Amino acid sequence: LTTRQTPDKVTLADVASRAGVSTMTVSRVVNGLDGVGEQTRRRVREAIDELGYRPNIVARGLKASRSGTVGLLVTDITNPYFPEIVRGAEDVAFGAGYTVFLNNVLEDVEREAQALLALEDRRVDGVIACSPRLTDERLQALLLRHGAAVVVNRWAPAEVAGSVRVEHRLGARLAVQHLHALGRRRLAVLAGPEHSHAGRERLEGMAETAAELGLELPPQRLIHGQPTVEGGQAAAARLLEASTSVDALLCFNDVMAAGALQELRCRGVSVPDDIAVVGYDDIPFARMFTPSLTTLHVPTYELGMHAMRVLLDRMEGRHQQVSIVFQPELIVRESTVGAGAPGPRELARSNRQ
Amino acid sequence: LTTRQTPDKVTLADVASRAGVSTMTVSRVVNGLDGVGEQTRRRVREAIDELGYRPNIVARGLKASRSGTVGLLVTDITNPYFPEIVRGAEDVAFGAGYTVFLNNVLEDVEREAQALLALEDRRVDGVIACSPRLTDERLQALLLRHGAAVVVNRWAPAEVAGSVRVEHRLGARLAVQHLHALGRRRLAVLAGPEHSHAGRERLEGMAETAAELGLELPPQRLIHGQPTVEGGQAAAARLLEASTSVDALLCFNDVMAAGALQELRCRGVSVPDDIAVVGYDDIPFARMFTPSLTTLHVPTYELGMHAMRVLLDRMEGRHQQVSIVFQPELIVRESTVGAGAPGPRELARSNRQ
DNA sequence: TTGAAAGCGCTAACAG
DNA sequence: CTGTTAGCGCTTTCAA
Repeated sequence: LTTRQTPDKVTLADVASRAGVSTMTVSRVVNGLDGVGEQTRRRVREAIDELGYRPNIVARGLKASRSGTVGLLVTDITNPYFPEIVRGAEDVAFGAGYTVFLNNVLEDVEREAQALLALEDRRVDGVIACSPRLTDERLQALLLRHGAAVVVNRWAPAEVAGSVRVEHRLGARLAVQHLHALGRRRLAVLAGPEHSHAGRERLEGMAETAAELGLELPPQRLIHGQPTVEGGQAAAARLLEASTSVDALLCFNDVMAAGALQELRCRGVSVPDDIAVVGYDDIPFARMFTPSLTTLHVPTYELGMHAMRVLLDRMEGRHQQVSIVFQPELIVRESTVGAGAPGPRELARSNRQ
Repeated sequence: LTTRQTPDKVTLADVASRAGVSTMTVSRVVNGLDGVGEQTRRRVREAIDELGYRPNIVARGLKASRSGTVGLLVTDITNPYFPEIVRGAEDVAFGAGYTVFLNNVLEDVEREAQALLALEDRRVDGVIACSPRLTDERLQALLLRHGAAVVVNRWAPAEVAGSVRVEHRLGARLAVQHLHALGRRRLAVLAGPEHSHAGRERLEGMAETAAELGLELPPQRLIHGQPTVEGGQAAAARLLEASTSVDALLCFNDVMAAGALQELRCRGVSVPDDIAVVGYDDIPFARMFTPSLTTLHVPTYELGMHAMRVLLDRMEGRHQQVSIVFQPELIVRESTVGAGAPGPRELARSNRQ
């Protein structure tokens, strides 16, 4: 451990001269190709070990015009919804020998666009965009510039990108039906960012179902906010100042629901007695909230895993499997039914990973 | 939006021939260097736009032997402790024009080693390893192969890597002192992975302080487990089967504490009346638990931000600032003091982002 | 079985 | 102001 001399990287040529062969021979050994004598192969192996040679994948990629990398764009890595997607995607990528560039774009469309361009400049072999906020037009133009692309939580034409989605409209429907069955009649919604497509789908599902069941959901009880705890808290505060007669609150996601629960507690509003609260996503901590949160389970790890699989398929020109759709599942907890014994559904669920 | 013809990338040469100049001239325009006439510059600009040219950073890096990328290794991205570090690191990297390779190594030392090698093969300009589990010897050998390195939650010789840490020994001390002040005398510990250095520091701090204050902390009440909700739940179960007289439980991190809280609730043990529970990290959801969790606040965003700053410094050969140390801060919540009105500390804290 | 030459896309260092 | 040459580290192609 002497003072650090920035380790000048050993090259193929270094190994070659050390072993007294040509670079091609070393290349063949490194890549496990045959056409190299046992003698030579051994000598080269020794030289590689002695010098600590590691192939420069960047240079290799320049020649092959593929980089062995993929880009993964998420809107907010601190929202517990995303790390699971990232893990799923990364597991598959790592297993296939790819390395993942992560871009956390902070709900900012400009940064999203910049990130997509930066990834292009890095010549990633493909990109996955999770919950992108760009308009269809801009997004698709940017994705088309990439060799392969997949969008998560959004749809795109098959020529532009694969799509791995959740039927959010159904999720919203399940939530509203549940509230209706519990006798709730006066709904309010903490909606997420205006540019969220998933959010829009959910709103549509809620509105449809509310109309069918004859539930109140007037526009002034629909508040947009940032999809964070603080955003949820602020949105809940605004809502409660405007309307007093709400008996059920649908939230864009669990993180906003967390903020809402806090705000309700601060104001002495009882959940679920006064207001029932439903989240969305089923983040791992949703069942630890006070009260535990009724929500829609989304298979996030699978979302990431399949997104990466579809991407790898598309990178290799296999475009068959173009769109994967998951169904969300209603998880009933205390925030809608109170602190009775948990039902069988919740017990089953609580044993999952 | 016709059928996708994998977009053959436009090169400098393409632009050059289009504009009727040499590649050098285009290169100069692209890089904003002067020595190009206004006329020419304009023609080149037009060609660039018409062709949608974007420079190939990989090729540029091959020449310059720097890639404009850094590697970021985390043990488990689904632990809410890490996304905040990632966000801090990514913000700084993005601002400096670097792109981040994320490697999620799943608490697996072999995968950790593989990832470090894979990053080397990709010729990253530097690496940050968060809470690495490798032995000092292996870790340092691998880090030394990189041009620059930083470790988070761990120490390394200045020649090998910069270090951004938290005084975990102090955190452990604060926790034990707090429990002592509350009259707790019979401690137990849910320790994390055996290979966690942070974990070892915390254990030492607990043991020291417990001894000084005359508190019980016998070895059979120290249970190692995976640093996950499930790990915490399992470890708590094992503990409670063995010992019945515990009145305070110190957990490796908040995620394990979450599992412990669940297990205690299942068994009808009251927190904090029967057993007081303390976590570690202050993940964003710790205050949403039932009961809300007393824990040690660690400035995770800052950890990531400074880690990346130190890394960039080292990449540019500025080695001055070698070690940054943060102090954890005790956050008292219901899991140790019950559901009384929150103290001023907690109120202040609850306003932070 | 082995090697020489050429080139992936870009830029530093020189010409002109 | 603009262009030519050479080469980053590797691999494909062809020759020996």
